[in-house]
Amino acid sequence: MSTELWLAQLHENGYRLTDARRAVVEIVERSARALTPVEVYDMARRKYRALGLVTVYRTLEKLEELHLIQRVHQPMGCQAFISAGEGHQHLLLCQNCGQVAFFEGDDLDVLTKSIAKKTGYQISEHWLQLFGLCVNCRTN
Amino acid sequence: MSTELWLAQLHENGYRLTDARRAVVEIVERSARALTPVEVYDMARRKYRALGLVTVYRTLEKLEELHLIQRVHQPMGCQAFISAGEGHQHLLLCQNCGQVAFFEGDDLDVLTKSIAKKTGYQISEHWLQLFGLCVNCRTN
DNA sequence: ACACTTATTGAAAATGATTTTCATTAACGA
DNA sequence: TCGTTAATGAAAATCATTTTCAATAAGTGT
Repeated sequence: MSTELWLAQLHENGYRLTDARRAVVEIVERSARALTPVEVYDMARRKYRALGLVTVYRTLEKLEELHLIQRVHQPMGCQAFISAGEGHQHLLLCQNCGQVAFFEGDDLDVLTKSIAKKTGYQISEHWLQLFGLCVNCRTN
Repeated sequence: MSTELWLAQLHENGYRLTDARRAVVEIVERSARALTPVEVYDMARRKYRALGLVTVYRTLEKLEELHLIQRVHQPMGCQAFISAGEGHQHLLLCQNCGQVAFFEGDDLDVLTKSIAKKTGYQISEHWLQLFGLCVNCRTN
């Protein structure tokens, strides 16, 4: 569904709509887990065989620029991307299947202010990420 | 000071003490900001010219294994390391000079439990990192 | 102090990820 | 339909990291 929205976003920002981009967008937008460029490449090539890995990199770059996707930092590596939530969201990752859930965590203001006072830093951003097991992986 | 402790830790764990390792440890242990392997290499080579970049990688690997250093994740890249704090600590990074401050943030239990309830996830770990300006950079 | 075992080293090569270059193709506004 | 120019994929270039390997030196036992 929202694949169309992403394509529209690209178009509105002066980018052309190509089969390569359609394939990449479709894969990334629908994925519940973070995907690396190569994973996107492998999956998207099932839709559009002529796709090149370079184009995957370039498309991900543009999607990130438009805040449609975001990079996911993990202990094993930081090259994976996931569809970005709306507004300021944090990630919760399943350590077993990679499934990503979003949550809002603006309760951090209190903590942030306390740290600012203690350290003298002027705090402007925060990163919060939780790890665990999703409902499925927890029961199996 | 604590450079000696790190070297002792290495020794206790069966690793030999070499000039290469001494140089790397000295640089990393004393740094207030996260350093990339190449930065460590450049700086440590002023102490020990024959040092090889490969040895830097290998030494960082061992220091991380002993939890003496930890990898720092940043928007620009995730290949830098900083001396690890004691116990469970979070990082606060100065976006201007890179200076790192540590803080404890175990006030997260409440948030964590609330998210666990909402999402059904069983949460086992969290990452929290703050960004801002340190006292120095704030005033200049 | 000496010799011996074996971890450690640096250089070079190999690998892996990402970016650049470039000639060809195709999107899309006129 | 045409023309401009962004987008493409292949290959080469770059950058970070790991592996291989022969030479060296740490540290244990003498």
